[in-house]
Amino acid sequence: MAQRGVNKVIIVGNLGQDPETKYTASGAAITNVSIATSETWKDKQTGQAQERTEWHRVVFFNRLAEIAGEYLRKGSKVYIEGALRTRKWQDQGGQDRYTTEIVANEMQMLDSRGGSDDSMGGGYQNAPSRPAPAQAPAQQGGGAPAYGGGRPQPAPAPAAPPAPDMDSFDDDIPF
Amino acid sequence: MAQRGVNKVIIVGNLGQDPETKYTASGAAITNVSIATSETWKDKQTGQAQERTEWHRVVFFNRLAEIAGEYLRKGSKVYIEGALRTRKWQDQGGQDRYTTEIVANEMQMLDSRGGSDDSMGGGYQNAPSRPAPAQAPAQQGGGAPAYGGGRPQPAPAPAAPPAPDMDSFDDDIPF
Amino acid sequence: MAQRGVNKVIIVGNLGQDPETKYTASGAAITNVSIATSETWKDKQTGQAQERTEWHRVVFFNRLAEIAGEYLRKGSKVYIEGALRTRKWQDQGGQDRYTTEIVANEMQMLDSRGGSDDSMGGGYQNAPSRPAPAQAPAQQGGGAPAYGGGRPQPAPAPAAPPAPDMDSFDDDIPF
Amino acid sequence: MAQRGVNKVIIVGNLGQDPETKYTASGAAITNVSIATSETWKDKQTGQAQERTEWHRVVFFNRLAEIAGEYLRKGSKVYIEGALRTRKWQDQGGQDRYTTEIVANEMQMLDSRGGSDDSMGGGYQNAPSRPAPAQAPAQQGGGAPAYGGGRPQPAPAPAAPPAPDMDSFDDDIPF
DNA sequence: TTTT
DNA sequence: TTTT
Repeated sequence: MAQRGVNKVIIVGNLGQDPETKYTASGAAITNVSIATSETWKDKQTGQAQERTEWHRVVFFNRLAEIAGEYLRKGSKVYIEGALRTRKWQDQGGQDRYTTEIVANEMQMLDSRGGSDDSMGGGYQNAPSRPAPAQAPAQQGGGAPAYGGGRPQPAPAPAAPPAPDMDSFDDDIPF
Repeated sequence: MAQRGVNKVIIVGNLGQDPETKYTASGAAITNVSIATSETWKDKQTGQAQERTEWHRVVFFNRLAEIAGEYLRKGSKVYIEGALRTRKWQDQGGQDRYTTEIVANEMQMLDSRGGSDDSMGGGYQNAPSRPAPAQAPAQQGGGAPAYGGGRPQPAPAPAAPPAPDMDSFDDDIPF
Repeated sequence: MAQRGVNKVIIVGNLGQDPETKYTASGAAITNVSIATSETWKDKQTGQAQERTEWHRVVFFNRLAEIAGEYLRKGSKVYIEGALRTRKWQDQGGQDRYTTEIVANEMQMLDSRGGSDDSMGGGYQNAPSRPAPAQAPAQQGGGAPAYGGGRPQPAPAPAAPPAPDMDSFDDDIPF
Repeated sequence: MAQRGVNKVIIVGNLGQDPETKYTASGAAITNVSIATSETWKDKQTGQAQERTEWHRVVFFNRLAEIAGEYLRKGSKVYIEGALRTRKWQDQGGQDRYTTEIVANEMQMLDSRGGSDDSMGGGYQNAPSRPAPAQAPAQQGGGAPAYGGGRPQPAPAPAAPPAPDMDSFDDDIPF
């Protein structure tokens, strides 16, 4: 029992600010970040370059929240995979409000080169497919894969196959 | 010039109601739908089955909006690919409010079998990567692909490779 | 430590044949299916409708393999999420060969309506991010989510925000 | 008419070598790269760190091929979105062989910081959803978006909603 | 080998 | 408001 339908978000962008990490009473970490993606285009009439930035609220739980809080910084470039979740809350006037967030279940830091001293830059993921927020610090896998000896081997770049016959490509297609 | 970062959403779910289609002054269609995804789990203490439904606002523009408005119905199952966009608006009290939507750029209808009379069930996509909302009815592709004669052939199922040696798999790994 | 980079495939298509399930010495299931996706277009010169079908080899392990083997059939429509894996093997002449497969880690059956007797149609996923093939029948989560009492509520469709002012859309843009 | 089903690949990884660009008789660029993703884990018995690298063949056409050929280098980190395509070819012995590639339709360079002088690092995409390989240098969109004056505004990070009541989270759930 |  |  898990999922009915698919609810998946993939974001690559930069943090607008340092992450903010809080802890639940039980000690589970919750980290929030704001990530920008943008698109640019030329205005058709003026020819001016235009830009529109979209800000994404991303929330991490448990072990992933700890990693995000520790390694991400304002300006960090990250890959995030997660699910959409719209929360209801009340404003001061008691009115219902809604906020849509991305609940992250995987993260890849993408600028280890530009980082200070971190020799890593890898990817992390939370336990799968449980309705977030989960509470206790996730016991992350620990799963030892244990390939058998005669397992299917990974495939080191095979010798390149002959290129398709490019001369036979249709020539005068204007697109 | 197009995108800085990645802003991608993939949804598979069912429409909660019939689509609503409007038209701009210039005749461009805009269709809104609400799509449900859900996750289910067993309550740890009570053992009771639990369910949480997430509702996604999806907006289509132009040609895709016309197709969505014509073929989708309450209960329809669809695959949607799009981008997140948060819009600002003012409520009656003049206060700023924000609504997050998925701007669809691809749609696949997934229940042609269960449908009434629709003899289709294929996929559609809008022109790529322009800041939505776009205005005029999209001139969809028109792109004629035109493979040359000697192009690389599609690959009909190759003879199955020998299965990996399964007996050598590690046996007693408890996960 | 899990992933460096992202290796993700998403497929929606139909099975060309019934699934084939095998078992390792340790009892772990391995199911193989072949899934078709296709694209259609009009030939630019002749105006003839064209179609190209792509066949995807998909392999499931453990619990997911059992479910796939039991519920999928020739013609079934499925959503698959997985990772690419290229395996090396030797043909009869002792030559190295390579086969690329999708190792599934999530599956959604998409045609419960059209199905025969299956009263389900939900989604399933394997344990995350361990190098496949894994061995023993996966102990799937068991994870009880356990929301606290005051947890953030799911958000039932908020009152619709006012539509963007469509009359102000640019009118005569020919795309 | 476009797609039946979904055939989508998302890769984030590093180039193993410099790209190789060729041109068709008609002048269309075709660029091939090999991109590594990897997963690491600890061997359950020995406790040794293990790593498995997957190599992905990626092919770009037209304008995207030119950009990839010009800006990517051995070691470059990229985000690629594309579709799987398995090509059939004959080896010297006349035997049928199959090679699976990712036909890229979007690319994001992810290491502008580490780059030499490139002040960019943005994303690019080819025209959508036409059966590749296409022939002539793609006329990329040219689509001017042209937002009207009163268009829905982007949403600058809204004031944070109150955090969910974390103290009420269930406390002693061991997962 | 699927699907429309 | 959907779906099972």
